Amino acid sequence: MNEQEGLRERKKRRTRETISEAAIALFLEKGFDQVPVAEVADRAEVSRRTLFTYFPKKEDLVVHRFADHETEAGRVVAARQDGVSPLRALREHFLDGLSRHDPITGLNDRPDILALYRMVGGTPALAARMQQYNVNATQALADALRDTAGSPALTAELAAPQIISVLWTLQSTNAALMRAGERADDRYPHAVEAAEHGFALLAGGLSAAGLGG
Amino acid sequence: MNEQEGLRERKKRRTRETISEAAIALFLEKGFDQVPVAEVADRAEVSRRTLFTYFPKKEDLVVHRFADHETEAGRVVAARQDGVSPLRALREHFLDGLSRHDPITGLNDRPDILALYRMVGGTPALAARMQQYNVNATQALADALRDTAGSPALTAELAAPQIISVLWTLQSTNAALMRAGERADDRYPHAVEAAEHGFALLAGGLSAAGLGG
DNA sequence: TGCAAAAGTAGCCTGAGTGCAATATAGCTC
DNA sequence: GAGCTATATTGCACTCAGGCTACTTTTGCA
Repeated sequence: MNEQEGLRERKKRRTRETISEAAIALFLEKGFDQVPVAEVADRAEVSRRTLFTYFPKKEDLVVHRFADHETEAGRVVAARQDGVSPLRALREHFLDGLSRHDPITGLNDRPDILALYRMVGGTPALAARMQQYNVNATQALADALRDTAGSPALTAELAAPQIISVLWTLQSTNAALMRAGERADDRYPHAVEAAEHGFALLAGGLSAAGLGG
Repeated sequence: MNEQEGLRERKKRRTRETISEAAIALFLEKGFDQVPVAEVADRAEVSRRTLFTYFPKKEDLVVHRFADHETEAGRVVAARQDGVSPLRALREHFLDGLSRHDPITGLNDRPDILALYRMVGGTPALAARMQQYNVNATQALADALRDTAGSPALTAELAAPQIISVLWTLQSTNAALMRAGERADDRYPHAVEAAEHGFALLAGGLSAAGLGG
């Protein structure tokens, strides 16, 4: 075996990339539902059968691009500095993402990113598939809260979905506004405000917002 | 038109019922993925095409049974007594459901309900489809919070997913334990404890649980 | 009884996804 | 460097979900 990665691995990675790029390009051009996987396979110069070994479902051709971010919240919590609370770490991470207009925050109006937002938001099958992303993100965060923040299991299981659902709401709201034609720079201050509000609700509870007791 | 509901309406409802019952029976018997819709249509004595006019997706044959509950949280908030906070209304409603072993709480071990839990939990397509349920439930609750509880729009949009995600966690945790063979009566006290904990986190915030600041 | 609208049917078609059996290639061994 | 093995890739045939269109039946109303 080579030092790091054999030819086999490299080739697989490259094939995967090729298929993915062909898919995204075609989907953006004609729309997800208008492009059969056979056409993607043709463009990528692989067989239909091979395409399915890399991406078991058609939706995966798109959503695998978000796969890296599935465990992001969990990693942020696990990697936080000593003395920094999970919520603070997540809040700072998200605000930092906003300031960088990181596409994952939904606050990005670059044409290619915008087109991706539109495609995902406008295709029920893709939007539905993105929900699965949340399930995995929740699991990863719950693990991190339990293992590295010392939360009791029950607390971790209950807190994680709350946090992920707020993050999701923030990012999907931002993305919806971008899709509607807002400029990221114009929206930035409101997005920050929304994020602060969301984290304040998480930290301080809904009673303080007049909803509970 | 008749006083309430014409023959046409009644017949449609009955047809819908017949199809649904045939579907559930067959799915429980052989498994969701092992039964083609054509077989369901045969059993229900309708054409395949008619089946699809009632249930546009195969998954709908199962999950439509939960459709009534999609807006339940929203309705509970909208219909609460004067002076009762949204969270209190939801908490009492859920605890009441637990005490009645309402299937929607996940705390029910009747064989037929259990089989349904197992089928949904064990079939990826159905589990994924149930996530959509959460999206709709969140929307309904956000509307209720905004319109009947006077929450600012942003607060409602952020609070609703938090609440729904906790309810979902509670119910799916209960259902998972039932699937694993626990008895509903034995689990009841723990389920109540988990629910109280979940609502306490919602009301008091995650800071109080040592996660934030 | 007759008619318009709605419900159901029949059959055809596209496309996702699977199973299998055959072929090709990377990387190891002697 | 020839051969072996495990893994990648392929082609083909098949099942099934779901949609389209044109045709028939039934209902509600006149």
